[in-house]
Amino acid sequence: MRDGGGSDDGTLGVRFGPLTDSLGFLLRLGQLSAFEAYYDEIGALGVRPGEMSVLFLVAENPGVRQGVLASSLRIKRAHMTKMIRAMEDAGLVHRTVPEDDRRSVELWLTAAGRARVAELTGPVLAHESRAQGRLDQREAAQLKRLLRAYLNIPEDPSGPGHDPLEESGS
Amino acid sequence: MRDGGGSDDGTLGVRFGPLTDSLGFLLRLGQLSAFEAYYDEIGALGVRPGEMSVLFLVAENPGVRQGVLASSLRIKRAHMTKMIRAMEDAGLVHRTVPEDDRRSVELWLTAAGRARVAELTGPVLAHESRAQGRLDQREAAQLKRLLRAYLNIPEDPSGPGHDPLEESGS
DNA sequence: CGAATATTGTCTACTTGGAAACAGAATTGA
DNA sequence: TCAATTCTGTTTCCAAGTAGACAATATTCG
Repeated sequence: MRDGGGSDDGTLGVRFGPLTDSLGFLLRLGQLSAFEAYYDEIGALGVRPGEMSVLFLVAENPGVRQGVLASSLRIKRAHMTKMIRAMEDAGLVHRTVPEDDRRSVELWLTAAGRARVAELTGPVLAHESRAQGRLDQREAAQLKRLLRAYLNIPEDPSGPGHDPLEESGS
Repeated sequence: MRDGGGSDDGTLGVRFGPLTDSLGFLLRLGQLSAFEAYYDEIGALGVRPGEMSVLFLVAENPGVRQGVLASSLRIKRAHMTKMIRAMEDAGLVHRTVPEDDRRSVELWLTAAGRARVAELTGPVLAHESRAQGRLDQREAAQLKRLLRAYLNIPEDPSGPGHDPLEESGS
Protein backbone atom coordinates (compact mmCIF):
# COMPACT_ATOMS: atom_id res chain seq x y z
CA MET A 1 0.00 0.00 0.00
CA ARG A 2 1.24 3.40 -0.86
CA ASP A 3 0.19 6.66 0.66
CA GLY A 4 -3.11 7.04 2.36
CA GLY A 5 -6.24 7.41 0.29
CA GLY A 6 -4.60 7.42 -3.11
CA SER A 7 -5.37 4.50 -5.34
CA ASP A 8 -3.18 3.43 -8.23
CA ASP A 9 -5.87 4.51 -10.58
CA GLY A 10 -5.41 8.21 -11.16
CA THR A 11 -7.86 9.07 -8.42
CA LEU A 12 -5.28 10.91 -6.39
CA GLY A 13 -7.03 10.92 -3.07
CA VAL A 14 -9.94 12.83 -4.50
CA ARG A 15 -13.25 12.36 -2.75
CA PHE A 16 -16.03 11.63 -5.20
CA GLY A 17 -18.85 12.53 -2.86
CA PRO A 18 -22.33 11.88 -4.26
CA LEU A 19 -20.82 10.78 -7.57
CA THR A 20 -19.65 7.65 -5.77
CA ASP A 21 -23.21 6.41 -6.00
CA SER A 22 -24.10 7.75 -9.44
CA LEU A 23 -24.68 4.99 -11.94
CA GLY A 24 -24.12 7.27 -14.93
CA PHE A 25 -20.84 8.53 -13.52
CA LEU A 26 -19.58 5.04 -12.76
CA LEU A 27 -20.60 3.79 -16.20
CA ARG A 28 -18.80 6.67 -17.87
CA LEU A 29 -15.59 6.03 -15.96
CA GLY A 30 -15.95 2.31 -16.53
CA GLN A 31 -16.30 2.77 -20.25
CA LEU A 32 -13.26 5.03 -20.43
CA SER A 33 -11.28 2.55 -18.38
CA ALA A 34 -12.33 -0.37 -20.55
CA PHE A 35 -11.50 1.47 -23.76
CA GLU A 36 -8.10 2.39 -22.37
CA ALA A 37 -7.43 -1.28 -21.73
CA TYR A 38 -8.71 -2.08 -25.21
CA TYR A 39 -6.26 0.33 -26.84
CA ASP A 40 -3.40 -0.91 -24.68
CA GLU A 41 -3.99 -4.51 -25.63
CA ILE A 42 -5.42 -4.68 -29.13
CA GLY A 43 -5.29 -1.10 -30.35
CA ALA A 44 -2.31 -2.12 -32.44
CA LEU A 45 -4.65 -4.17 -34.64
CA GLY A 46 -5.82 -0.87 -36.08
CA VAL A 47 -9.52 -1.36 -35.46
CA ARG A 48 -11.31 0.95 -33.07
CA PRO A 49 -14.15 -0.08 -30.80
CA GLY A 50 -16.88 1.38 -32.99
CA GLU A 51 -15.65 -0.28 -36.14
CA MET A 52 -15.15 -3.49 -34.23
CA SER A 53 -18.75 -3.55 -33.06
CA VAL A 54 -20.04 -2.81 -36.56
CA LEU A 55 -17.91 -5.58 -38.05
CA PHE A 56 -19.02 -8.15 -35.51
CA LEU A 57 -22.67 -7.16 -35.74
CA VAL A 58 -22.77 -7.32 -39.53
CA ALA A 59 -20.96 -10.65 -39.38
CA GLU A 60 -23.59 -11.92 -36.98
CA ASN A 61 -26.53 -10.37 -38.86
CA PRO A 62 -25.85 -10.46 -42.59
CA GLY A 63 -28.10 -8.08 -44.50
CA VAL A 64 -28.94 -6.01 -41.42
CA ARG A 65 -30.37 -2.63 -42.30
CA GLN A 66 -28.16 0.35 -41.61
CA GLY A 67 -30.66 2.13 -39.38
CA VAL A 68 -31.27 -0.99 -37.31
CA LEU A 69 -27.54 -1.32 -36.82
CA ALA A 70 -27.35 2.31 -35.76
CA SER A 71 -30.12 2.11 -33.19
CA SER A 72 -28.80 -1.20 -31.86
CA LEU A 73 -25.38 0.32 -31.26
CA ARG A 74 -26.84 3.69 -30.19
CA ILE A 75 -24.92 5.39 -32.95
CA LYS A 76 -26.69 8.26 -34.69
CA ARG A 77 -27.63 7.54 -38.28
CA ALA A 78 -25.67 10.53 -39.56
CA HIS A 79 -22.57 9.09 -37.97
CA MET A 80 -23.34 5.56 -39.10
CA THR A 81 -23.42 6.82 -42.68
CA LYS A 82 -19.84 8.03 -42.32
CA MET A 83 -18.62 4.88 -40.60
CA ILE A 84 -20.18 2.59 -43.18
CA ARG A 85 -18.85 4.65 -46.04
CA ALA A 86 -15.34 4.44 -44.63
CA MET A 87 -15.67 0.69 -44.20
CA GLU A 88 -17.05 0.40 -47.70
CA ASP A 89 -14.10 2.39 -49.04
CA ALA A 90 -11.85 0.04 -47.11
CA GLY A 91 -13.51 -2.86 -48.91
CA LEU A 92 -14.89 -4.46 -45.75
CA VAL A 93 -18.64 -4.10 -46.23
CA HIS A 94 -20.98 -4.20 -49.16
CA ARG A 95 -24.18 -2.16 -49.42
CA THR A 96 -27.40 -3.35 -51.05
CA VAL A 97 -30.72 -1.62 -51.66
CA PRO A 98 -33.54 -4.15 -51.25
CA GLU A 99 -36.32 -4.18 -53.82
CA ASP A 100 -39.12 -4.11 -51.28
CA ASP A 101 -37.95 -0.87 -49.65
CA ARG A 102 -35.67 1.21 -51.77
CA ARG A 103 -35.11 3.79 -49.03
CA SER A 104 -33.12 1.42 -46.91
CA VAL A 105 -29.70 -0.15 -47.19
CA GLU A 106 -28.71 -3.68 -46.28
CA LEU A 107 -25.18 -4.43 -45.12
CA TRP A 108 -23.03 -7.45 -45.85
CA LEU A 109 -19.42 -8.29 -45.20
CA THR A 110 -17.17 -8.69 -48.19
CA ALA A 111 -14.69 -11.54 -48.29
CA ALA A 112 -12.11 -9.09 -46.95
CA GLY A 113 -14.52 -8.13 -44.18
CA ARG A 114 -15.03 -11.75 -43.20
CA ALA A 115 -11.27 -12.27 -43.24
CA ARG A 116 -10.82 -9.23 -40.99
CA VAL A 117 -13.41 -10.56 -38.55
CA ALA A 118 -11.71 -13.95 -38.58
CA GLU A 119 -8.33 -12.48 -37.75
CA LEU A 120 -9.79 -10.19 -35.06
CA THR A 121 -11.90 -12.78 -33.28
CA GLY A 122 -9.06 -14.54 -31.52
CA PRO A 123 -7.30 -11.48 -30.10
CA VAL A 124 -10.58 -9.85 -29.13
CA LEU A 125 -11.88 -12.88 -27.28
CA ALA A 126 -8.51 -13.25 -25.60
CA HIS A 127 -8.64 -9.62 -24.55
CA GLU A 128 -12.19 -9.95 -23.26
CA SER A 129 -11.30 -13.00 -21.25
CA ARG A 130 -8.81 -10.95 -19.21
CA ALA A 131 -10.13 -7.39 -19.51
CA GLN A 132 -11.53 -7.45 -16.04
CA GLY A 133 -9.16 -5.28 -14.11
CA ARG A 134 -9.41 -6.05 -10.44
CA LEU A 135 -12.48 -8.21 -10.75
CA ASP A 136 -12.22 -11.95 -10.54
CA GLN A 137 -14.04 -14.17 -13.02
CA ARG A 138 -17.13 -14.45 -10.89
CA GLU A 139 -17.42 -10.71 -10.30
CA ALA A 140 -16.83 -9.94 -13.97
CA ALA A 141 -19.52 -12.39 -15.03
CA GLN A 142 -21.91 -10.85 -12.53
CA LEU A 143 -21.09 -7.34 -13.74
CA LYS A 144 -21.80 -8.32 -17.34
CA ARG A 145 -25.03 -10.02 -16.33
CA LEU A 146 -26.23 -6.89 -14.56
CA LEU A 147 -25.28 -4.70 -17.49
CA ARG A 148 -27.19 -6.94 -19.89
CA ALA A 149 -30.20 -6.78 -17.59
CA TYR A 150 -29.90 -3.00 -17.41
CA LEU A 151 -29.71 -2.82 -21.20
CA ASN A 152 -32.31 -5.52 -21.84
CA ILE A 153 -29.84 -7.51 -23.90
CA PRO A 154 -30.42 -11.26 -23.87
CA GLU A 155 -27.78 -13.58 -22.52
CA ASP A 156 -25.59 -15.15 -25.16
CA PRO A 157 -27.16 -18.56 -25.84
CA SER A 158 -23.74 -20.05 -26.58
CA GLY A 159 -22.68 -18.87 -23.16
CA PRO A 160 -19.32 -17.62 -21.92
CA GLY A 161 -18.59 -20.90 -20.19
CA HIS A 162 -17.50 -22.63 -23.34
CA ASP A 163 -14.62 -20.83 -24.97
CA PRO A 164 -15.04 -20.65 -28.77
CA LEU A 165 -11.27 -20.66 -29.07
CA GLU A 166 -11.28 -24.30 -28.13
CA GLU A 167 -13.03 -25.14 -31.37
CA SER A 168 -9.82 -24.86 -33.33
CA GLY A 169 -7.94 -28.10 -33.37
CA SER A 170 -9.89 -29.82 -30.59
CA MET B 1 -45.32 -5.31 -35.66
CA ARG B 2 -42.46 -5.33 -38.06
CA ASP B 3 -39.71 -7.11 -36.22
CA GLY B 4 -39.77 -10.42 -34.55
CA GLY B 5 -38.53 -10.69 -31.02
CA GLY B 6 -37.51 -7.09 -30.77
CA SER B 7 -37.11 -5.64 -27.32
CA ASP B 8 -38.33 -2.17 -26.42
CA ASP B 9 -34.78 -1.01 -26.34
CA GLY B 10 -33.76 -0.30 -29.89
CA THR B 11 -32.18 -3.70 -30.27
CA LEU B 12 -34.52 -4.75 -33.04
CA GLY B 13 -33.96 -8.45 -32.92
CA VAL B 14 -30.30 -8.02 -33.69
CA ARG B 15 -28.01 -10.76 -32.43
CA PHE B 16 -25.01 -9.33 -30.63
CA GLY B 17 -22.91 -12.44 -30.90
CA PRO B 18 -19.56 -12.25 -29.08
CA LEU B 19 -20.28 -8.65 -28.11
CA THR B 20 -22.87 -10.01 -25.70
CA ASP B 21 -20.01 -10.95 -23.42
CA SER B 22 -17.75 -7.98 -24.05
CA LEU B 23 -17.35 -5.80 -20.97
CA GLY B 24 -16.23 -2.79 -22.96
CA PHE B 25 -19.19 -3.05 -25.30
CA LEU B 26 -21.66 -3.40 -22.46
CA LEU B 27 -20.12 -0.49 -20.59
CA ARG B 28 -20.30 1.71 -23.65
CA LEU B 29 -23.97 0.91 -24.23
CA GLY B 30 -24.66 1.31 -20.54
CA GLN B 31 -23.08 4.71 -20.47
CA LEU B 32 -25.04 5.89 -23.49
CA SER B 33 -28.22 4.56 -21.97
CA ALA B 34 -27.55 6.26 -18.64
CA PHE B 35 -26.76 9.58 -20.29
CA GLU B 36 -29.93 9.35 -22.32
CA ALA B 37 -31.91 8.94 -19.12
CA TYR B 38 -29.96 11.81 -17.61
CA TYR B 39 -30.88 14.16 -20.43
CA ASP B 40 -34.49 13.05 -20.36
CA GLU B 41 -34.84 13.72 -16.67
CA ILE B 42 -32.56 16.57 -15.68
CA GLY B 43 -31.14 17.80 -18.96
CA ALA B 44 -33.54 20.72 -18.66
CA LEU B 45 -31.45 22.03 -15.78
CA GLY B 46 -28.90 23.07 -18.39
CA VAL B 47 -25.91 21.28 -16.86
CA ARG B 48 -24.30 18.47 -18.77
CA PRO B 49 -22.75 15.39 -17.22
CA GLY B 50 -19.18 16.61 -17.53
CA GLU B 51 -19.87 19.98 -15.96
CA MET B 52 -21.92 18.28 -13.30
CA SER B 53 -19.07 16.00 -12.30
CA VAL B 54 -16.62 18.92 -12.20
CA LEU B 55 -18.97 21.00 -10.04
CA PHE B 56 -19.55 18.19 -7.57
CA LEU B 57 -15.91 17.25 -7.40
CA VAL B 58 -14.72 20.80 -6.77
CA ALA B 59 -17.47 21.20 -4.18
CA GLU B 60 -16.24 18.06 -2.45
CA ASN B 61 -12.53 18.91 -2.83
CA PRO B 62 -12.04 22.66 -2.51
CA GLY B 63 -8.70 23.76 -3.87
CA VAL B 64 -8.20 20.62 -5.92
CA ARG B 65 -5.58 21.03 -8.60
CA GLN B 66 -6.79 21.12 -12.17
CA GLY B 67 -4.65 18.23 -13.35
CA VAL B 68 -5.72 16.04 -10.46
CA LEU B 69 -9.32 16.78 -11.32
CA ALA B 70 -8.65 15.88 -14.95
CA SER B 71 -7.00 12.55 -14.21
CA SER B 72 -9.65 11.66 -11.64
CA LEU B 73 -12.42 12.22 -14.16
CA ARG B 74 -10.37 10.80 -17.04
CA ILE B 75 -10.71 14.06 -18.92
CA LYS B 76 -7.68 15.18 -20.92
CA ARG B 77 -5.98 18.25 -19.53
CA ALA B 78 -6.40 20.17 -22.77
CA HIS B 79 -10.13 19.65 -22.54
CA MET B 80 -10.21 20.39 -18.84
CA THR B 81 -8.67 23.77 -19.57
CA LYS B 82 -11.59 24.61 -21.83
CA MET B 83 -14.23 23.34 -19.44
CA ILE B 84 -12.77 25.22 -16.49
CA ARG B 85 -12.44 28.40 -18.48
CA ALA B 86 -16.08 28.19 -19.52
CA MET B 87 -17.13 27.62 -15.93
CA GLU B 88 -14.92 30.48 -14.83
CA ASP B 89 -16.51 32.73 -17.44
CA ALA B 90 -19.89 31.60 -16.12
CA GLY B 91 -18.81 32.71 -12.67
CA LEU B 92 -19.03 29.27 -11.10
CA VAL B 93 -15.36 28.53 -10.45
CA HIS B 94 -12.43 30.54 -9.16
CA ARG B 95 -8.82 29.76 -10.07
CA THR B 96 -5.83 30.25 -7.81
CA VAL B 97 -2.10 29.77 -8.36
CA PRO B 98 -0.52 28.44 -5.18
CA GLU B 99 2.76 29.94 -4.00
CA ASP B 100 4.50 26.63 -3.53
CA ASP B 101 4.01 25.53 -7.15
CA ARG B 102 3.31 28.30 -9.56
CA ARG B 103 2.78 25.92 -12.48
CA SER B 104 -0.41 24.53 -11.05
CA VAL B 105 -3.88 25.90 -10.58
CA GLU B 106 -6.20 25.32 -7.65
CA LEU B 107 -9.94 25.34 -8.14
CA TRP B 108 -12.64 26.71 -5.84
CA LEU B 109 -16.33 27.22 -6.22
CA THR B 110 -17.58 30.79 -6.15
CA ALA B 111 -20.70 31.65 -4.18
CA ALA B 112 -22.63 31.24 -7.43
CA GLY B 113 -20.99 27.86 -7.94
CA ARG B 114 -22.00 26.72 -4.47
CA ALA B 115 -25.53 27.95 -5.11
CA ARG B 116 -25.63 26.01 -8.36
CA VAL B 117 -24.47 22.85 -6.63
CA ALA B 118 -27.06 23.37 -3.92
CA GLU B 119 -29.89 23.69 -6.42
CA LEU B 120 -28.65 20.71 -8.45
CA THR B 121 -28.12 18.31 -5.58
CA GLY B 122 -31.77 17.55 -4.97
CA PRO B 123 -32.79 16.81 -8.55
CA VAL B 124 -29.60 14.85 -9.21
CA LEU B 125 -29.98 12.66 -6.15
CA ALA B 126 -33.63 12.12 -7.02
CA HIS B 127 -32.64 11.13 -10.53
CA GLU B 128 -29.96 8.77 -9.29
CA SER B 129 -32.35 7.12 -6.89
CA ARG B 130 -34.50 6.01 -9.81
CA ALA B 131 -32.08 5.90 -12.74
CA GLN B 132 -31.90 2.16 -12.67
CA GLY B 133 -33.89 1.13 -15.68
CA ARG B 134 -35.06 -2.43 -15.27
CA LEU B 135 -32.88 -3.17 -12.26
CA ASP B 136 -34.37 -3.32 -8.82
CA GLN B 137 -32.72 -1.57 -5.88
CA ARG B 138 -30.65 -4.54 -4.92
CA GLU B 139 -29.38 -5.19 -8.44
CA ALA B 140 -28.56 -1.51 -8.96
CA ALA B 141 -26.62 -1.38 -5.71
CA GLN B 142 -24.72 -4.50 -6.72
CA LEU B 143 -23.97 -3.07 -10.16
CA LYS B 144 -22.57 0.11 -8.62
CA ARG B 145 -20.51 -1.90 -6.15
CA LEU B 146 -18.97 -3.94 -8.95
CA LEU B 147 -18.24 -0.83 -10.99
CA ARG B 148 -16.51 0.80 -8.03
CA ALA B 149 -14.46 -2.34 -7.54
CA TYR B 150 -13.56 -2.38 -11.24
CA LEU B 151 -12.55 1.29 -11.04
CA ASN B 152 -10.91 1.02 -7.64
CA ILE B 153 -13.13 3.75 -6.25
CA PRO B 154 -13.79 3.49 -2.52
CA GLU B 155 -17.32 3.03 -1.27
CA ASP B 156 -18.97 6.22 -0.11
CA PRO B 157 -18.48 6.27 3.67
CA SER B 158 -21.75 8.16 4.09
CA GLY B 159 -23.46 5.36 2.22
CA PRO B 160 -26.10 5.55 -0.48
CA GLY B 161 -28.47 7.12 1.97
CA HIS B 162 -31.14 5.81 4.25
CA ASP B 163 -31.82 2.81 2.07
CA PRO B 164 -34.04 0.29 3.83
CA LEU B 165 -32.61 -2.47 1.66
CA GLU B 166 -29.04 -1.94 2.72
CA GLU B 167 -27.13 -4.63 4.57
CA SER B 168 -29.73 -7.27 3.87
CA GLY B 169 -27.28 -10.05 4.37
CA SER B 170 -27.32 -13.32 2.51
C1' DC C 1 25.20 27.04 -8.94
C1' DG C 2 23.56 25.58 -13.50
C1' DA C 3 22.32 22.41 -17.19
C1' DA C 4 19.32 18.63 -18.16
C1' DT C 5 14.87 16.66 -17.24
C1' DA C 6 10.09 16.46 -15.62
C1' DT C 7 5.74 18.49 -14.60
C1' DT C 8 1.64 21.60 -15.36
C1' DG C 9 -1.37 23.96 -17.88
C1' DT C 10 -2.31 26.02 -22.52
C1' DC C 11 -2.54 26.50 -27.51
C1' DT C 12 -3.44 24.91 -32.32
C1' DA C 13 -4.99 21.55 -35.37
C1' DC C 14 -7.41 17.50 -35.91
C1' DT C 15 -10.88 13.65 -35.18
C1' DT C 16 -15.11 11.96 -33.49
C1' DG C 17 -19.88 12.37 -32.94
C1' DG C 18 -24.39 14.96 -33.04
C1' DA C 19 -28.41 18.38 -34.57
C1' DA C 20 -31.06 19.87 -37.99
C1' DA C 21 -32.37 20.34 -42.62
C1' DC C 22 -32.92 17.73 -46.75
C1' DA C 23 -34.18 14.25 -50.77
C1' DG C 24 -36.12 10.17 -52.18
C1' DA C 25 -39.17 6.38 -51.17
C1' DA C 26 -43.11 4.35 -48.76
C1' DT C 27 -47.48 4.85 -46.43
C1' DT C 28 -51.85 6.88 -45.24
C1' DG C 29 -56.28 8.92 -45.98
C1' DA C 30 -59.54 11.65 -48.47
C1' DT D 1 -55.70 8.57 -57.50
C1' DC D 2 -52.92 11.88 -55.28
C1' DA D 3 -51.77 15.14 -51.56
C1' DA D 4 -50.03 14.87 -46.89
C1' DT D 5 -47.26 12.46 -43.79
C1' DT D 6 -43.75 9.30 -42.27
C1' DC D 7 -39.55 6.78 -42.83
C1' DT D 8 -34.54 6.09 -44.25
C1' DG D 9 -30.33 7.59 -45.28
C1' DT D 10 -27.49 11.70 -46.45
C1' DT D 11 -25.51 16.32 -46.24
C1' DT D 12 -23.89 20.36 -43.85
C1' DC D 13 -22.53 22.63 -40.01
C1' DC D 14 -21.24 22.67 -35.22
C1' DA D 15 -19.84 20.89 -30.49
C1' DA D 16 -17.11 17.64 -27.78
C1' DG D 17 -12.94 15.62 -27.08
C1' DT D 18 -7.96 14.35 -28.36
C1' DA D 19 -2.93 14.70 -29.97
C1' DG D 20 1.10 16.90 -29.87
C1' DA D 21 3.89 20.91 -29.49
C1' DC D 22 4.79 24.69 -26.42
C1' DA D 23 5.98 28.07 -22.35
C1' DA D 24 6.63 28.45 -17.67
C1' DT D 25 7.89 26.49 -13.49
C1' DA D 26 10.09 22.69 -10.47
C1' DT D 27 13.28 19.19 -9.65
C1' DT D 28 17.47 16.45 -10.12
C1' DC D 29 22.12 15.81 -10.36
C1' DG D 30 26.78 16.99 -12.21
